[in-house]
Amino acid sequence: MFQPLDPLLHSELRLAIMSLLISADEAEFPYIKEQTRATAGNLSVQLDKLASAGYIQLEKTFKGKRPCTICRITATGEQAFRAYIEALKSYLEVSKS
Amino acid sequence: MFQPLDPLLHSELRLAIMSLLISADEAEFPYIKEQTRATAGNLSVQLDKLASAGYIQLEKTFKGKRPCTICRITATGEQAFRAYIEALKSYLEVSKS
DNA sequence: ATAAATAAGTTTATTTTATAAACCAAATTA
DNA sequence: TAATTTGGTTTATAAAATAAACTTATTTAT
Repeated sequence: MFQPLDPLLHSELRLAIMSLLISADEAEFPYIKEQTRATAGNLSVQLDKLASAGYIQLEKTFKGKRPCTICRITATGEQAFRAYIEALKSYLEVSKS
Repeated sequence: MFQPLDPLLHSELRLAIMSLLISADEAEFPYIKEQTRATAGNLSVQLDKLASAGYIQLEKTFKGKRPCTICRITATGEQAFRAYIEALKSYLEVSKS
C-alpha cells in the first residue's frame, strides 16, 4: 500500500538541497543557503547529514582566501532521490471516484 | 523557487491518513491502523492533530456495544492536501540537462 | 592603524515532533 | 471468573529540526 519514505529525504530542507543538487552539477554553500532561505547553521547540519549518508559529497576548498564549500550529489544520492519520488507516489495517487 | 510544505501534511503517517481519506468517503480507526501499519497510540495522536487543524472530522460512535471512531476528510483538508501536492512539485521537477 | 562589519561556516542549545509504551474501559472467550 | 481481545487515550521518550551563539578570517570605514 504505502511505501516507506526515506526519513533522510522526507525533510523540507534536505529535500530542497537534493532537488537543487540533482539539477546542478555542483553548488556552493552560499548559493544553496540563498535558494533555500535556510540559516547557515541549519544548512550546515543538514548538509552534514546528507554527506554522512553518502547522498552528497562536500569539498572544502578556498575561493581566493575565503573558505568555500562545494556540494555535489552522488550516484547513491541520485538513486535515493528517485526512489523517494516513487515512494511518494503511493501517497499521492488520488483515485477519487 | 521552493514552496513551503505544510508541516501538518509533511509527515509520513499523517500523509497516509489523508491519502486514505481522500479516496474513501469515510474510514474507521482500525481500518486506518491496519492500512498504515501504525500503532494505535501514534494513530490516535496524529488523527487528533489533523482534526484540530480541521483537516478531518472524527465521529465517535458505537458499533454494537464497542466504540467506533469514524474519520472523514473535510473540504479544508482536501484543499490542503491538493495544495501540498502542488507545493511538493516544486521540489520534484527534476530538469536534469 | 585599528575598530567595526561582513563572509563562511561550525557547534551547541532549544524547541518541536514523532513514536511507542503504558494505561483504561468494556466486551468476549476459555 | 479469569484471561484475552478490542478500541482506543494519555503520557513518556527518543529523535529531529531549527536557530542562536560562536569562531576565524577578511574587508571596509575612520
